[in-house]
Amino acid sequence: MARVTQAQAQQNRERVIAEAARLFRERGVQGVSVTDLMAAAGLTHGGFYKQFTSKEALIAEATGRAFGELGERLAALDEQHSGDHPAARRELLDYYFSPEHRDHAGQGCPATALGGDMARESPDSPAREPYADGVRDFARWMADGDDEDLVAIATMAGALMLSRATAGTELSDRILTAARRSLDDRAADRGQAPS
Amino acid sequence: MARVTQAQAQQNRERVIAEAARLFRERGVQGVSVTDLMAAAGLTHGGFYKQFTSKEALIAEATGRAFGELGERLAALDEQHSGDHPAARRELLDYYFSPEHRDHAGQGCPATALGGDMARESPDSPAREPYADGVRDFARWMADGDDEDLVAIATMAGALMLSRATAGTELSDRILTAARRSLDDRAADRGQAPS
DNA sequence: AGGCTTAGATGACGGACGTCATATAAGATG
DNA sequence: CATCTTATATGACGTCCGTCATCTAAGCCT
Repeated sequence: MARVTQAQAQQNRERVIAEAARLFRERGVQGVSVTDLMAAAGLTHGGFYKQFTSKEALIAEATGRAFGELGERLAALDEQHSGDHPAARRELLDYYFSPEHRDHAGQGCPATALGGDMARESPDSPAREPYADGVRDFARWMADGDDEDLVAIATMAGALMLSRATAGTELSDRILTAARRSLDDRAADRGQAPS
Repeated sequence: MARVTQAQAQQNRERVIAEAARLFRERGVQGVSVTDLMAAAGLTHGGFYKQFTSKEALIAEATGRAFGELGERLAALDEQHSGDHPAARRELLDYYFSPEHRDHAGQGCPATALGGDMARESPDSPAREPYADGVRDFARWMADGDDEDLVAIATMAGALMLSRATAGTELSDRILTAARRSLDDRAADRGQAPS
């Protein structure tokens, strides 16, 4: 009920951040209370402010964590395809526009799942920096030749958001397949007819 | 402090819906309380449930209202350009990717501003239907020849969301201009080289 | 071993939440 | 002008919110 090893405490802290990274994406920043977070980590709400200065500070850490997970996944894809980046990119798109991804926001793309919340954070919220950094890194990975493929990310995030918002209708699936085809076409255009 | 003309009451109801359509887009569904809504319409919170069965029901009405406003604006654009739809479309894009639109979500595109919230609404929330209908109508308007231009809407919504989430950084502006150029190019391709 | 430190638990705060029962007073009807 | 009706106001309910002061017990250090 009280003190715990430093290692254990550090581990608890990590678990809170990991749960936050998942739950914020799933239910939204406003849809998760400090009590929820601590309970998800097996603790009570009171200890929260021993580990974090505020909920806002945790949002920033959880955002960084979520984008960190994404970065690891992207690196793993590159490794899997041993340097064939276009192939890795295609596999990412397979996942990105899948019903699985649509239906499990908690494990999915943070740019999309946290975008709406981030847009409403105060202009100087500490969460905005890790978010923007994460988007930049993601855009850099998506680029096959450009510096950053911001439009690809926009199409991906928009299609995923709309698909989630219309889940349960035939529209939801059509959005995913239409976006997937469009990104394939654009990549092919660039590959076959580079200007 | 009490009774009011039927006309006046109807007007009050309209004002609540209009304020909801604005505030939900601006602060998010969870960021606006019933008390906020009624206060914005110059009333106190108690009368709310004489007009609406629940907050969820108001979300549905406000979503329909927001998309209705969008529809009127699109029709006005067509009229302004007297049937030259591609020109009307270009003018919409001018607005859509403008910093003004990014910085005033309350008056802006409901597909983007409400998308994140809608994705988290319960699967049978009454708000999902007007949202999906609104997206469908919007996609139909955007199409220059296809049945529906779902990919254009996805790129627009995604770019606007990311631009808002990264507002204050140079990235935010670059997302808007990159998306704008991409949509212009795609429209030009379709116009010059129809397959 | 004993004192210092601190992770976490407890419980409280002021306020806001969605909802509703009740009261009030003004429009509608006669 | 009296009565019926009803739109809005008042005020309360139980719950949850983010935050924090306080307590406690166990890890850490000498």
